[in-house]
Amino acid sequence: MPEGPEVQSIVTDLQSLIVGRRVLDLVTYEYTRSLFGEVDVDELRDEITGSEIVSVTRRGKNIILQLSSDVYLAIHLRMTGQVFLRDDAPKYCRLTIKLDGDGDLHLADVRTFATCEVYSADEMVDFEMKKKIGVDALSPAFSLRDLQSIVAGKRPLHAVLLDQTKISGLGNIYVNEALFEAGIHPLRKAESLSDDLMKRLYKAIVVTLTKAIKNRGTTFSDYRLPSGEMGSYQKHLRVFRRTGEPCLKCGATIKREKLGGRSVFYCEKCQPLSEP
DNA sequence: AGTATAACCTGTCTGC
DNA sequence: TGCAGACAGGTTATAC
Repeated sequence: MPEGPEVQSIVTDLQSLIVGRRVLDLVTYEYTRSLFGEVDVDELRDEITGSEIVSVTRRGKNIILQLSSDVYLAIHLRMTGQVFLRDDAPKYCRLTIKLDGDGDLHLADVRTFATCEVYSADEMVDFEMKKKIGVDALSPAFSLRDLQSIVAGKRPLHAVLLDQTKISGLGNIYVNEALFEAGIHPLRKAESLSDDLMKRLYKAIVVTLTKAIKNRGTTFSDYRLPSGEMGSYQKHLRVFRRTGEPCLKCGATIKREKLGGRSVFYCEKCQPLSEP
């Protein structure tokens, strides 16, 4: 489900909703596979009960909860993970962190791919290195030079831009949208980009992600803000999941292809494979 | 190095 | 109504 803009929107809301609040308890639910992998949940409960939530941040597509007891929780929502702040446990609830004050923090996930890892401050120092998280496309510091350094090789741009070890924050929606915005074919080889197209791609990525964050993400089915509200960027999508519909720039028919198991969407008129 | 496929799971939608 | 198959916002392992 969530790409960078969705994770960022959740994090921004959590910052005002839960920072400074105290952990009263941690509740897990019966599932075949644990959200926590090898982590001893009882030990974790003992460690964090009574501690305070110090900060909520984003690293790549991970949500990082910093607790005053030298515990950091790194939550990755994968496809269908959801975070809610409310009184009652949502459907498919997998973890509840009970807090003082109004509403508890819940993590729900139909497909059970989401993960929650536990780190100490020392271990968090090289989190990006350990998880191989590439340059953050959502950061204000993300530059044209950053993009130039990662857009190389013979792979298609679609694959390179989705590769979180090179550039983090984009997912399938925003890769397709940014390439449409830039007028570049998703299957075009990364190394074939001219300086001019590189600049166009850079601007398209920044503009697309900025608008997506302003709209608080894209809700197709599962993605929700902690309040339960939906994002609104789905109203602004121009190619993603528009197969067979007319291109909003030229009227040609939007095509879909498969690349490495993922769908790519494009207009073959507006997004030529090579320069005219 | 690059590619493709399956795997992890459950739900929803489409077409016969 | 039923049932099979495709598809899903992510990531990882494995095999050509």
